Amino acid sequence: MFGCSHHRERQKTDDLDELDDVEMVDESVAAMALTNLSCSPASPLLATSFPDRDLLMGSHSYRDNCGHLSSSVASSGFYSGVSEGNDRSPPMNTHLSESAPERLLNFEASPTDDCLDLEEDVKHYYYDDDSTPLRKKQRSQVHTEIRYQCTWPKCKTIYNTVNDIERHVRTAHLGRDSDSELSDDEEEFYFTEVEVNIDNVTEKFSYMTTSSPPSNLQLIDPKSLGVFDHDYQRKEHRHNSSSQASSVPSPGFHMNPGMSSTPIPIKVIEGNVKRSLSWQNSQNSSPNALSISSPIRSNRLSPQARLQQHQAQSPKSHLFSSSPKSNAMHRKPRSEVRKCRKIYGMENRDQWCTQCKWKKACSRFQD
DNA sequence: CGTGCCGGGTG
DNA sequence: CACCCGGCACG
Ligand SMILES: [Zn+2]
Repeated sequence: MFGCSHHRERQKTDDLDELDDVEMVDESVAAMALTNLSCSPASPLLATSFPDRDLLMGSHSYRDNCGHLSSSVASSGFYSGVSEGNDRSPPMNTHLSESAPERLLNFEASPTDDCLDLEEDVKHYYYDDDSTPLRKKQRSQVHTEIRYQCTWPKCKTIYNTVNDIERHVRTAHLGRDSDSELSDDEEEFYFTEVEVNIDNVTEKFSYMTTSSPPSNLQLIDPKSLGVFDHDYQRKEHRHNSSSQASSVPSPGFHMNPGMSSTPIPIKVIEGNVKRSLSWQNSQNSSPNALSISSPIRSNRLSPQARLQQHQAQSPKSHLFSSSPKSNAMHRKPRSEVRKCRKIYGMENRDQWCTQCKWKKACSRFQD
């Protein structure tokens, strides 16, 4: 509150460059302190520590995609007061980690979160063919795997590992022949991660129906070519012209000299199976269309912002068995883009965009 | 354990 | 408003 207004000499260090000593000290001290206290049994641990079996307790996100929320949950008989706990959730409910046959059925009865029909299918299939669903159930969980898909205009190949995809991009598109991993991260801009869920069940009993793998497309689409760099470009521009333009290594967007026709260096997201955000979309069906739906002022709301805000909507395909309210507290996708901080590093903090300096959403590298 | 950013402070 | 930072999600 008052007093201790030390560490201030930061920012605006235009006059100098190397006298970071003071700040340095500060930081290191702080860091130390942190390390010392590091093991605070506070709370967040719980969240992260769940093993893998039960996704544990409920606590939805604030709003349900379906429109109704807690009420339905409550009615299912399990918790009654939950929904308001947007954050953590009642520690009770150690259910189902131990398994209990009929439990399952109960769960199914409550629609709760998403209004997906997919679920239905699955579950039908489930006890339809299985007389002892439970057992199976237990070991089968939503098992999402990550694949890497090339986002180069025409090519949409999918690989299993980063290495593969990177090599692919490097050789096939960037025109390099370096066989090993010796390059900047440029490749990163030409592929995207897709998350596919594979439940053991499907794997095991592959008879299902078309077990069509995630080889989906419709990635790149239109807009990418039309409107992309938008303000990154212009920001950078003015950055360059206005300031020293000295040695800022630049984010690494330049292309290989060999290629004249630069494709789109952006990371397109959502292979369609990607993350799970799909909150009520009432308007985002059009590519780059006018998205004038901001209830408040705020001319342009970054995707991030909303992600962060509504970040929670449950994915469509989570395991039926793992409790209806297995939820997942605010899930935040976290853009895959490297921001000022990462790029320039702590030591060049003065090169960060202002927002980054203030620990706000980066304005230079929007995602 | 680092990174990104919200929320909430202060001048 | 600019500026900073605690704290927390996420990977
Ligand atoms: Zn930034």
